[in-house]
Amino acid sequence: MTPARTGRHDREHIIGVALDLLDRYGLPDLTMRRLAAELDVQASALYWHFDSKQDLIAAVSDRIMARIPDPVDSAELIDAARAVRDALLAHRDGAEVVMSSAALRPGPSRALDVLRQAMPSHREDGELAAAAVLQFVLGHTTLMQQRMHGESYGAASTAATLDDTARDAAVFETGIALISRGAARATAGR
Amino acid sequence: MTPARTGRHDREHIIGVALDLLDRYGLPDLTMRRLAAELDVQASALYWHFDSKQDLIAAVSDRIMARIPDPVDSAELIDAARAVRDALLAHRDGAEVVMSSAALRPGPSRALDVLRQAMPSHREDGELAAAAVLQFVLGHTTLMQQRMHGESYGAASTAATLDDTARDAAVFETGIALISRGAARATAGR
DNA sequence: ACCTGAACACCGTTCAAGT
DNA sequence: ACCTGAACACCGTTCAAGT
Repeated sequence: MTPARTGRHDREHIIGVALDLLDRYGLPDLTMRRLAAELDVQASALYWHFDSKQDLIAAVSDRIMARIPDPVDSAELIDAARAVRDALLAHRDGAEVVMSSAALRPGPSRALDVLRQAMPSHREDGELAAAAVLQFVLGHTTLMQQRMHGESYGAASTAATLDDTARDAAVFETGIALISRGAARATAGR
Repeated sequence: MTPARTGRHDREHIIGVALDLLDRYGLPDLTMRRLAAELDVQASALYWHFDSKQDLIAAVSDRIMARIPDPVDSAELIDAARAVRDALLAHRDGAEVVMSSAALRPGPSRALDVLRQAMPSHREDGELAAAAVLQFVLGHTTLMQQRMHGESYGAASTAATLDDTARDAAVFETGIALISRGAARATAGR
């Protein structure tokens, strides 16, 4: 709103424009040169704000994850898992962005926090189980979004696309249901 | 062994060299130009054998998955999951290769077959559960290999690396254990 | 059938220099 | 403090032409 007095762009603004470009053109077309052009700036200018493209993508990843809503107290594991998935689905190629910078991050801690809080009452391996759920959600969503991207120039019919979407949802529910049952059983004892 | 009489290279041979390059330099450095140089050929020559780089990577992906051993009859779900993971870990960036071409494949059917066979006696949603397990394994392994790659130029100590490896194994076991328990419970009836 | 050579339209990144 | 301009060392892909 209030234009910055010093310089034309700051990190936060650039991240927002990058996210917009991501949604419009996808990760393969989110290049430093295109982003610079969108900002009416030379590509080299971006390197004053970010160390590298990896650094920029990691910042975009953090922004995507930051949007995960705080869980309500009574939240089940499946609610938390859906919240993470929805944050990834909110942006084109969101899962791939998060995955590609997960190496630099100590683990996308926002997502892990939310999942941990939803684990059945403090089972001792909640940390490990939360990481496993996150890995499932990331794998699931990456595959989904990869297919969405591929469909653009495929021969897939609209009917097939609808089937795929329904199947994706079923696979997600099945996966989380299995994990939840396993977790409940382990907690209930025996 | 017997050198081909016609032409210098065929698809199968090129895929092998690509896999070798993958192991030595990683996916980001597996370029058409480097692969061509390794084959003592111009980059454009590769386009007689493959439609595109995507096509080549998909073929490499198939080769990686083909190495999953046939499951023994008494195989548990965790055995099948380990077999898939090990096939991915057998090559640098293996999981990312498989993920990136999963959109073009009808689903990496070799991995799905093996997982399906290991599902508890024909539960009706075995198909969905197998897909869920595959997505977990892919997410897990991609994250692992991403971190391995990042460590090359990180400040991570060897001790930290050992800890990470142990933690990765624990997360994998926890994830599969949860899913197995959930599947067993659902099958046993309640 | 299989490959070369040259070109096209791009990349990420660095760095001196400007304001 | 923030950005330009030019350069470096690359990419994937196409296509006429060679053998």
